[in-house]
Amino acid sequence: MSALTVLRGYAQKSDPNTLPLSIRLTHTTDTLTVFDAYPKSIFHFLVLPRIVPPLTASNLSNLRSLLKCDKNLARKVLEKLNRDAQGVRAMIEDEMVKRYGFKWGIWTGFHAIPSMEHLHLHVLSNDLCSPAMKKKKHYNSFHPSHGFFLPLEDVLNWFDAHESYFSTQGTGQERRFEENFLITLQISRLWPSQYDPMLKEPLVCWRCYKELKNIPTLKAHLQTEWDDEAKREKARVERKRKRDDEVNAENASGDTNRVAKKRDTASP
DNA sequence: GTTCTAGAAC
DNA sequence: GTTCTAGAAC
Repeated sequence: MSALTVLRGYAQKSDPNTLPLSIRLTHTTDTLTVFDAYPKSIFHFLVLPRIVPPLTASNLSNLRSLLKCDKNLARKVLEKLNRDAQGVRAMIEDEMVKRYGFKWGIWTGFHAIPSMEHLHLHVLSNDLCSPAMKKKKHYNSFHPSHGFFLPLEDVLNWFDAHESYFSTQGTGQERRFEENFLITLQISRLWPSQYDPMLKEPLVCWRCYKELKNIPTLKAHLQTEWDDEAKREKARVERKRKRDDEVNAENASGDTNRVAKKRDTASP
């Protein structure tokens, strides 16, 4: 199987349990979550819709092909991906705490122009620190302000028709048109010419907007950004632990004192 | 999607 | 001379 169609092969499996655990994280009746083979962050998974009737491989080829399906069918697929991505994020957060002692951001979204066949939802931690992050287009494809990365939440919002003259006053036909308007608009925009230039943007840190000259300096910068966050967050966790310890100690040993104090203040 | 590598950039 | 990128090939 070619590297470009490997995901479709996974999504076609009638029994995902036959996939090794080096590839598969979890699955449900609707989705299958795999480890990204070339993770661009410390945590990076792909949530795939499984190919089960009435869905076909060509419906699920990419976001464009899915949006061309029946609107409600497409929305259901995205909502199932959303539901199962929540579970994946919870697993990532558990692992963050276990391995690193703190939690940090997780992004959930699609590439506007994917390079592999079969719709895949990226769920990745926002450190962007990984040996597989090697090229400008890798970085820019996840940059939250370039627009190439489409957060799932935004895509789901495309389904909510906006208020307008037509949706409130129009005929039935006009209303149906209006309901599909945003989706149709997005399908028309999901072409490479719209998105390819975003991958060629200069290398700008998504946190502090500093521009970096090349990939090696960007990677070093991202590493210090994440190291700084780790330091801050671990200190925060430690402060909270101390506060909790103090409260616990007070509750365990100081109850009588507090009761006594309370009595003191209550009755003059 | 990655690997390989020529030639640009330093 | 070495580092880095970008395009062809897979």
